[in-house]
Amino acid sequence: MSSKKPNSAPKPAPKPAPNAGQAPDTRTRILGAALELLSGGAAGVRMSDIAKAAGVSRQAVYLHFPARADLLIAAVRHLDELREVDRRLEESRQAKSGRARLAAFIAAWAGYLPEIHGVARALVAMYDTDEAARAAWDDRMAALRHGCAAAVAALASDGALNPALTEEDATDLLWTLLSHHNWERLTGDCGWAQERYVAAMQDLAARALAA
Amino acid sequence: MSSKKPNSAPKPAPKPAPNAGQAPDTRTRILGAALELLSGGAAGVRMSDIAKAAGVSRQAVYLHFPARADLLIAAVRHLDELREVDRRLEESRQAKSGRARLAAFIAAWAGYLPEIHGVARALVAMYDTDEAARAAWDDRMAALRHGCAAAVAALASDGALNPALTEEDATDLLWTLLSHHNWERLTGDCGWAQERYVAAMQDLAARALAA
DNA sequence: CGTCAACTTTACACCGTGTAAATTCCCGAA
DNA sequence: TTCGGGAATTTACACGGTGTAAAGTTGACG
Repeated sequence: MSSKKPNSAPKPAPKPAPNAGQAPDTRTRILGAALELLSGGAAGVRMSDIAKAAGVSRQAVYLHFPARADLLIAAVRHLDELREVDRRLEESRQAKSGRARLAAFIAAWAGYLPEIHGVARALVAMYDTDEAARAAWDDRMAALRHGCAAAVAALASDGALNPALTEEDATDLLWTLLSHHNWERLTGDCGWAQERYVAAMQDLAARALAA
Repeated sequence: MSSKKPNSAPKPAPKPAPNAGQAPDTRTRILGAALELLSGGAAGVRMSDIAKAAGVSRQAVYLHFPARADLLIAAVRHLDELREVDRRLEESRQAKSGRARLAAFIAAWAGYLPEIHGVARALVAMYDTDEAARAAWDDRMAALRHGCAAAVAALASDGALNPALTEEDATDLLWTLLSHHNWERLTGDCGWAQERYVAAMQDLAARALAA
């Protein structure tokens, strides 16, 4: 489900898009405003802030999203579409060797990280108070893990996997290395440039996982 | 500083310990109750829960700690004393070679992680809403970083540091690897046993940092 | 002209934190 | 023995943010 109260009616679906092709509809403006405010990882963004930024009343926001968590989740999805995340991750699968594929996957994911950083932070902050947020985040993490597993499998089928590791262990490690937290610490707290982060992670993953 | 409002009076200090040597005083009982409730990483622990667990009224808690953040911070310090964290970390400095020292430091820190896990989570959850919590956590992280830097320096003075890394870079990496988040993901989400976590981190750090 | 949907305004309930004050209880010193 | 005074207790309330509820406004389209 989605928000707090046991919402009997499951909501009649987003919208049949009665909007021709120009000015973004209210829902989209709200999502845009939320992304705008959260970009950069600002904390303490309230529903009223988002409403104001979208040029709409606070109540109007609740007309489109039953709860804050739902808005954040929709914002993540919205951003994914805008940035064609799936396509970019998919492309990383084209690499020929297992090692190249690992590097490409890391690069693709790393490119994604700074973009969702803001919303991700907000979503994670609700992780243990909101069931919907938890589920959405877990889902996302599961997707990342899938990518990791695929990269590890490619490595293994090349015979290039560190023999001390099972595929599962290697996946766990890679999945852990690529977490938002690690990205945030290195690029944020340590002040690393994005390229340095990418290079370091590629190197680290290769050292840890490759034979 | 401590809590929310600009507390004019800076608090007259904990207490001159009028208690001889038997039943723990209320303050200690509150800290104990908080640690108990938070151990295991439970979320959503309220002041009233802690008060109840300590067998005291909610208001009594505020008699001892001006705000939730201060209670959590005191709880962390209390736990540190109980568990002799400083001593354990200090011992890891005794190792002769740089590599041994790195391994010992990782083991010592790893032993600490599961113990403060619960309070740490609660404290981190307030990180961006409470200034005192932020400062306390940053402080803690700075201490960890110091340990990392020392281990890296030991490695370097053995000439065993990966030549592709400056000491600073190596410290950043080690600091990142040893984060609570990574521990939580591996032992929690991935279900790794503590020993496996320690071994994997020692191995990973050696691969990443050693020549 | 009517009506339907989107949006606004106003108001309120709920929760958890933190403040405030009056009251009880007990212990130790004059 | 009485008189503090400290430590709790109880009760009450302010605040901020989320979410609900309902009545009123506006504009497009039949």
